[in-house]
Amino acid sequence: MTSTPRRVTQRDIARLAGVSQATVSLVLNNRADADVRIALETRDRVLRVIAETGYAADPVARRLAARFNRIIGVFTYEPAFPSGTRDFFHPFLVGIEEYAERAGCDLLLFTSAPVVDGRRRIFHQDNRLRLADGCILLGREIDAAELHRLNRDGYPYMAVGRRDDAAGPVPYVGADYASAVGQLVESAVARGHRRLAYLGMGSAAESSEDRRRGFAESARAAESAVQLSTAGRDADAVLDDLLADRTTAAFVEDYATAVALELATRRRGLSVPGDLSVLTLGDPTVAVPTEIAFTGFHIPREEMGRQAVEVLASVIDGSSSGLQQRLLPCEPVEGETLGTPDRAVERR
Amino acid sequence: MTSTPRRVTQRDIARLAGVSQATVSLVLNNRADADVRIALETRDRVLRVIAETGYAADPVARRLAARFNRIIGVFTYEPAFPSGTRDFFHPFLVGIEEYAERAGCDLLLFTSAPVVDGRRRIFHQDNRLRLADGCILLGREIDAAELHRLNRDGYPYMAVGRRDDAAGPVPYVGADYASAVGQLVESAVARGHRRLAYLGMGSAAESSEDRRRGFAESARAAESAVQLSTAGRDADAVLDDLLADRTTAAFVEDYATAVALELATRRRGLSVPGDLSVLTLGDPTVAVPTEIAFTGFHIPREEMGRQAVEVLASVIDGSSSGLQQRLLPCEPVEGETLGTPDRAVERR
DNA sequence: CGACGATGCTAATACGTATTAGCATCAATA
DNA sequence: TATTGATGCTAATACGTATTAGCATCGTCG
Repeated sequence: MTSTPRRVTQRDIARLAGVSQATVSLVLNNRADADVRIALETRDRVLRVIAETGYAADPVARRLAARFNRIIGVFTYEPAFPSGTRDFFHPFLVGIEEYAERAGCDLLLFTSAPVVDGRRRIFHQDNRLRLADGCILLGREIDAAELHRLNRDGYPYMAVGRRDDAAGPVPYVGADYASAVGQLVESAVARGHRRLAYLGMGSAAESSEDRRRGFAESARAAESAVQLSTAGRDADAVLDDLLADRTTAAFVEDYATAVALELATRRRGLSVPGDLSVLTLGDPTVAVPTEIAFTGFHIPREEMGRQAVEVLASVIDGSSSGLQQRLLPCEPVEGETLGTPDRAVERR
Repeated sequence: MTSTPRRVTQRDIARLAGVSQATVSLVLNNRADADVRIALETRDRVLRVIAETGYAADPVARRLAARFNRIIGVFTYEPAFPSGTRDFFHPFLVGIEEYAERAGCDLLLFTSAPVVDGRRRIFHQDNRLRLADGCILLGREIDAAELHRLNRDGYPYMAVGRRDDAAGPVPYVGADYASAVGQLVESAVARGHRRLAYLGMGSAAESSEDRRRGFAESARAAESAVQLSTAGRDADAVLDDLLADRTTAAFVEDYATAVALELATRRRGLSVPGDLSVLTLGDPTVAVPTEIAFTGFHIPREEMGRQAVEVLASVIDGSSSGLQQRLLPCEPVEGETLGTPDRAVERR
């Protein structure tokens, strides 16, 4: 049995250097305030002993005394390292890790959060939130009650993705889906499209709401703007609806649905964008094999992760105050699936 | 400025319930030893107050007092979330996260470790190792000096992948490359192959050494067994060497090299396995596009991650003692690239 | 009725660091 | 010589939990 040898503490250093523990702490923290002075000779002596013993401060004790940690918690509503091909969080985590490294912070993954009703919960018996100085929240939908409690407790956190108020505003770094979708709609209208359709997944998540809103607002310029749910329906049935409605441009929330829709169109002897323009509203979250370069936009996921950590860090160290909410612009992707409606209109 | 409202402590609970802080701690820890007794009524009262206030123990203080944490550190010599397609660590991390979740542990990623000479270092000014109860080490090569220091400090850790002694044995969960390669060699010999070649990357890592050793030992039964380095050479040049040597079966350490070799063979009007059998010694670490089903073996990476956490956890809680070293078997993969040497021998 | 064991709780302390008030010393000044 | 100010350090304490020795009370038994 390896009985852990007690580690070197400031007390040990102090004894060896013939000073008090307080002095060691002061030397270590490079304190040189007006009312704290250490003779150069003493300082050197202490530093020499520290170097000899290989002393390293106990981060736990330090946290207990100083109240912060340089640890950023990361709470994901699903495993951070998924085993399948679907990897929704990955790009966010790339950005999070990158900035954490730059800021000299460690990342604490709250893998211990137990799963209740199919989802992880932040708050539970013996929750470990306080181990971190603050926390990044990742998830398509985040429980409003949990956000509420975070707010109430005054715990520093940042959501990745815009969030509705949860008994108080929620700090976040999100993507501006509404504008991105709006721009897409405008460019379709500019090309002559008048009959538009929004194909949603029927999700109540903010990210879905924002896209719908962006569509609805910008599509007022069009002659017709229907909203359909693709949940549980196959692409052929959806395509039937679109043709019946004489839709010329479809805005598709789910990337895989767009792929399926293009395929169904082609199978029917029609073409994209000849007979139907298909616009995607984000990047694929699962690996979908397709040769098609869809027109749509790119979500700055890595940047969202980076900035979430950046803002959180500044909130923690007090250098920024007040509510932090950021919406980052999405980058337009010029593909080959947005055309003019001429042929489609003609043909019908 | 949101001045963080002081969190609820055991002292607060104690005051509200009219007991001492010690009693609260005892209730929380469900202590019921012979010399510690709490009246049922008192216990209920305390628990009620705890429920009302939503108290949660400060894990930092807990760790300071009780010396452990249910936090597993994860040290990766490269980013845990890589941005490119190469994702060497991912399968390990899947297993690590899975077992950590089952064991109710959180994972601390040591992203703060600074990069020196192109690699992260565990030990540095202000290293945070002690925040975790123990640590998992991931990396193709791990600095022996750092392992040495971990051993010296008596810090509980587990390497993923077999490691040579570093001034003392190193605990690990590894894959049995030597046996896996040995079995491949034997099955090639059983099919009649007599002239074998090992194509290595020229790496000094243990994982490379083990493969080489497995090859060398089992290949003694063959007429010829050469070892070549593919580092910095193109597949055509390597193929020239193989043909010159009348090699009939090539054992290729790096998956991408195997892909390139098969392509070069085909381009030359020869075939795999008709003219040359090509065996792979592990899974691809980068996404390599190929239609070929190579014969080789699968490395149980997820299982290695899982067991590393499992063993580490048992070491930490004292339920297992002594040196822990495990080698897991690799699973043979029956592909289409191992044939008989007849045609190859004939043709030459 | 005194001794004693069982019961239920608390006081005190440890863990290792950071912070602050303040003590001792000495030189410079009045 | 007494006073003041600067200098260099330490004692004491806080942070929030876990643990342990031990105190007070009560019933039982000899």
